[in-house]
Amino acid sequence: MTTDCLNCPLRQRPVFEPMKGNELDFMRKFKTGELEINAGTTLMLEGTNSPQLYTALKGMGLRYKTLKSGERQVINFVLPGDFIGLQAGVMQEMQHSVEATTDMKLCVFDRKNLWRLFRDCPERAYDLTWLAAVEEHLLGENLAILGHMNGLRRIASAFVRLHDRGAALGLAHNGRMPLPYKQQDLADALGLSLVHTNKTLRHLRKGGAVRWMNGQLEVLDYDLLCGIAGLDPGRRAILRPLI
Amino acid sequence: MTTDCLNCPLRQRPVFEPMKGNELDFMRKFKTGELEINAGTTLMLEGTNSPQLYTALKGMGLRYKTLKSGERQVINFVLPGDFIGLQAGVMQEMQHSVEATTDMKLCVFDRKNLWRLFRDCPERAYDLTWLAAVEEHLLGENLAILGHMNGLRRIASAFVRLHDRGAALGLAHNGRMPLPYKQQDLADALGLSLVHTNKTLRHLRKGGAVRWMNGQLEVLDYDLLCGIAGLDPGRRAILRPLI
DNA sequence: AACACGCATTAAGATATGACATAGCAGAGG
DNA sequence: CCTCTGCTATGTCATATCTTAATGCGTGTT
Repeated sequence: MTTDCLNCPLRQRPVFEPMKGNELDFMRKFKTGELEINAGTTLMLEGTNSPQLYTALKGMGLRYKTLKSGERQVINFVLPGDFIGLQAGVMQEMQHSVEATTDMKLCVFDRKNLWRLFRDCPERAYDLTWLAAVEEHLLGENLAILGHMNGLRRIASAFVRLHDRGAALGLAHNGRMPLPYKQQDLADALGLSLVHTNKTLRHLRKGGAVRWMNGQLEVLDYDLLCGIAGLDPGRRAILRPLI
Repeated sequence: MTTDCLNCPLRQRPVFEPMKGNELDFMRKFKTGELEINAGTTLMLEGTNSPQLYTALKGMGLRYKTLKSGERQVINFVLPGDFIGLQAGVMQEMQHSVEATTDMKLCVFDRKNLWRLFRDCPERAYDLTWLAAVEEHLLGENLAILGHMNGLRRIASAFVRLHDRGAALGLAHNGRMPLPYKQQDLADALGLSLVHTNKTLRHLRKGGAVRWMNGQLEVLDYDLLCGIAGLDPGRRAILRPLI
């Protein structure tokens, strides 16, 4: 049986804004089911228009663009709570692909009903826009990272930010969290070559800041890592809506 | 006197979606005035929360983030038709600053009324989300450019995309359009040093692809430029909403 | 066992880019 | 006319990063 939004375990997390009664009612109708997919499945394909929209409940994935040269730019990492398919919903088609890197469980919505969301539940429409604005913010940060940081700092900040996201979701304990990606994924996200990524990872490991092996991230020295990344260790996760 | 939305000269442009009667009525109430600012004015400041939202009508500007190191990442170039302040509207505060590089004229909206837009005019709310999704798409493209292209290709693609935007707005004639930015602005947008940008511009000029001097962009050989940028010359501007 | 395969790792040479130094050039202002 | 300032232009040199290639190490398959 699928989970009732009422008891959604994800929504209990303090990072997510509480939902008002009418919003909850709407979501229970809006949600059409759940989807479980295997690691490696392509959930959305760049240039196509999915009839479904999703919210990730469990597992992790990747958003990426494939360039003409065949190279890949990873746009972002998909963690539980992320909404998938906004572009397919409002624009004609997805501008990037989404792929599961672990088995995933997703909440399924029907694209056809998206307009109903705007018409009947402006609170949820507002939240959707909110999510889009946050995504824009995150991409802006990524841009600044690619534009101005060297490999070491890029990787350090990626780890800090992933760790913070994981911690907010309750995935991290004592600086350890699952991070089921390949070095190539990280390289493609940060615009580095695989080789250079590998060397820099070793450097960080030797320096005692962070270790990432077998899909496990271990932040050994958070402050040191933030120092390398040039980030303020005191940042706090923003309260955000869950759709 | 301020322009009535009814006669908005910008909206006549074929890039912008036509507006339904009720939307137009709403916009006429939503618009609270017009603002004229001088070149160099900072319209929005990162970390603050503007009580106003804007749509650029005339002139050009820049969105940028200032990094802790004092460096600057230009997120995007602001052209007429761009909506400014979505983050201030839905999130607590702006995540980037916006500055005018020429004198600008802007349509002014009141942030307080944004919720009314969602409640009373779902069509407009939908369009707002649409804009956010497009912005996300553009940033994704920028990310791919920074991540995978060398200086030459970065600059070439920036010019192609700016030219296309300008052409859609009727700013470009025979490959010429005003582009009132400094080399430093372009460098900060593309994550290149000023010097390298300068050298690469010369290279492009010598190669006969494009010339950019005195705030004027001249695309001499569009196909060549697209070739360098690795872009398909046949791309078409997407029809988009104007807010 | 033997092998192929995906992934992490390491090495060595090539190159794109940044840092620094310096000069020219135009406009603003006295 | 001179000076100051901001922008553009150019050369040299150092280095971060890429490319290519080769190796090892587990896992699953035949």
